[in-house]
Amino acid sequence: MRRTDDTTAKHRAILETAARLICKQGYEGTSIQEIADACGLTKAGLYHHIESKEQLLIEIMNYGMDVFEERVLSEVEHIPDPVERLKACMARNIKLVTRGWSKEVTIILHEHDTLTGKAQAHINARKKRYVRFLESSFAEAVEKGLIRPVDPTVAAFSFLGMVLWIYKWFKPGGKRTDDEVAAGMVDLLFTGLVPRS
Amino acid sequence: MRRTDDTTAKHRAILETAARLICKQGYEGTSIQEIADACGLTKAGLYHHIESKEQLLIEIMNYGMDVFEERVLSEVEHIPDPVERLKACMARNIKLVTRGWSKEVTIILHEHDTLTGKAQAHINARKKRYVRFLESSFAEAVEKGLIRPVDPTVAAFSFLGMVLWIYKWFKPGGKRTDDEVAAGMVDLLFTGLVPRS
Amino acid sequence: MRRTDDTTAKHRAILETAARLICKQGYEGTSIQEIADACGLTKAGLYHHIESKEQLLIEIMNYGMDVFEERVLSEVEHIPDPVERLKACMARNIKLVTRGWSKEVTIILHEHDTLTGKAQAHINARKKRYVRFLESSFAEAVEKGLIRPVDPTVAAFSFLGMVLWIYKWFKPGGKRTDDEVAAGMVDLLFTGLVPRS
Amino acid sequence: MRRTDDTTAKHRAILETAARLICKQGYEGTSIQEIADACGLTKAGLYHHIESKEQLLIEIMNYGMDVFEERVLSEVEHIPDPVERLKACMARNIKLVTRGWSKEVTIILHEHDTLTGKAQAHINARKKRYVRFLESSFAEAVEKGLIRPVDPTVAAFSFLGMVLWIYKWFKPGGKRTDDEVAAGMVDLLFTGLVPRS
DNA sequence: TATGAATGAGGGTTCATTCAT
DNA sequence: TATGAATGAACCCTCATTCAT
Repeated sequence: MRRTDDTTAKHRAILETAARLICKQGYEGTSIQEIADACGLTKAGLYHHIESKEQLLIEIMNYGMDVFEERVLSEVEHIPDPVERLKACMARNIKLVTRGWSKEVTIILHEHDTLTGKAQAHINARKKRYVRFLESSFAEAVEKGLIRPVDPTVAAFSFLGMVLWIYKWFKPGGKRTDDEVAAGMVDLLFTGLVPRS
Repeated sequence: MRRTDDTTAKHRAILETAARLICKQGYEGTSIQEIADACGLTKAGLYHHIESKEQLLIEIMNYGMDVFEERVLSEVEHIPDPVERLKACMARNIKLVTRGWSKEVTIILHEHDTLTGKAQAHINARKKRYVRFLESSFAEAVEKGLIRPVDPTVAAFSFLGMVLWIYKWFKPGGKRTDDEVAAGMVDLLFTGLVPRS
Repeated sequence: MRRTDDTTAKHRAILETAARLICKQGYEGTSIQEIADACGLTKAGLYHHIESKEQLLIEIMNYGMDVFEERVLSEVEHIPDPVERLKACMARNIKLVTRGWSKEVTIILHEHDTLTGKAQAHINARKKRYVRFLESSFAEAVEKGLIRPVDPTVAAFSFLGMVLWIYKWFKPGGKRTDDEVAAGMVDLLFTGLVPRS
Repeated sequence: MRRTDDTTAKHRAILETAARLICKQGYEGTSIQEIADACGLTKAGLYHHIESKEQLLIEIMNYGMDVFEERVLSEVEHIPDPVERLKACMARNIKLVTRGWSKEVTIILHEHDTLTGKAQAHINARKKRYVRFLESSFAEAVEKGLIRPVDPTVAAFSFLGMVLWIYKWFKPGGKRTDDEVAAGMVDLLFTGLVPRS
């Protein structure tokens, strides 16, 4: 399992193939055999690339968090205005979910309790960072008087619920584009928060 | 498996025990052995009361929908003012999630794709009824000029995401009571919807 | 399990119901549950009438032998002419098989090796009596010069094979009546045996 | 489960081991555990070589039909004289049964109703080919005036009953050789069929 | 007689994993 | 790297049987 450029490419291909299956069928509902088949390998062959099924899930989740942080968090966390920061964050996060860029993100959400011990703690810490970011952005917006005084925690989890639930109902190519959904949700949550004149 | 009053009691006890385990570990992650143990039965003894593992899940989900419809839907659907109706619905639904009254409701959400075929179609139809109820209530509120014009579908799924996501983060006995969460979310979503003077 | 007239009637009804199922599905392929259902009893209720599944099979087989001996053997064994005796025996035996009078006879043939130990020995002894009867009848016919000299054992088993195999292919109500089959087989076997003038 | 020369050898060994057990105990009476033990494998190891217990039976039966067609049918079907053809066929078929060359053939007979659906239909079609072959040979012999006029169907099934029943009573190494049995049966059936001068 | 409930043993099958080649 | 073969443990489920009521 040394990582040359070449093995890395193969490794990533395996992660993505596995992610696709686990996303569709769940972790417990997806067998190593199926993953191997989908990768065009034998079971034993697959084990040259992964350490164990659990480790595979860990890597998928970490990879999902990497993608999320790269495509969402790092793009918005330096926006000075906290309200603009949160709006941009919501729009970007919604697109991450809708565009299927990252089956991995869905897995992180759905297999929330599958991992245990240190691995779970590590993923949870990364998730918690996002929650803290949202909470502190809401708090900052309240402090600066940019939005009405609301409980930042309730606001953060409302934000997350709205955004993450999308994977359960949104079908690409349907009546609404994801841009419309994003605009609609931003409007729904933030218009109400702006203090009345 | 005829149902006398007595077997119904035992049957319901099994449903609830199984629901508790499946809620914690997932359907695929919970074995019949574990369920039997938790019921104080042997595997074979458990099979005296259930038809199959899949049928057990079906019954749990239907039971969960029964509870939901009894405790939430039927209590609010006759409120004439659509905004009051939606607010009451949100508050009641949040409490259903937070009070652990119904592990079954959580299972319905989490095991969304576990069932297949007719059983899945039946549960999905019951879930869809709720979505339609929310959508038409939002639409009615828009028509009557009680809220700003918003996409009823986006509003309905935002509502659902906020409410249902709670089971992932809310811990009873924490800093916030569920009443506070309910009030906070109602404020968050609906204050913003009321048209500005 | 005392036998009053009444229990005897019920007992026989159970034997026949069980025989029908075992005949169709085999002994190992028929569960006590199925037998109980077909009898309109619960499993536990059935056990008031039978001792065990194995004992049930023993009784079925013995009952089958009783019927066979009553309807075939005892009707022909006193015919003085050995050739007439064998011909009559063949015709009667064929009708026992074709008329479905006795699923039990079929079971005796098919479940030849299912029983073990003393029970098997007992049934085998009763079967052997029939073989001996056929062998000695053939031998007697040879001795008296009524048929060509043939090996009585080969003749007896040829007789049995022809007759018993019928249950695998004969369909009542088909092109041929069982009388025609009987006449045809008697002709086939015995015409050839009569010595040439 | 690709078949190299090597896996074929192992596969065939498994077929034969399984056939031996199923022949002795019946299909339902033989467990996968027993078969695995007899093969020197664990249950899971056995499943590396077979698809399912039912598929194993199907393969055994088809293998049995292959052997039968190779050793009996294909050797005699081109004999021009229909009587010689039938006599040769009987002798060869008897030896197939007596020499234990093929437990599989016995299984085909005994487990007549075990399979269902397409698999049963396929085996039955192969069996029916043999019956048709016998019937048409008898009919041809009648037409050519080589034997007395008899019902070809009754003759064919008499032939089969005599021959196939042998597996229930013949013990190799007993008083009679299988050659003697074969000669005796051919004489029994065909001498009588030759028309009297 | 009859029953609902229960059980230990075993059914066929799949699992993630290992290892000699 | 890759594979076929193998495994122990576990899977869901059914079996014949028993027993308090």
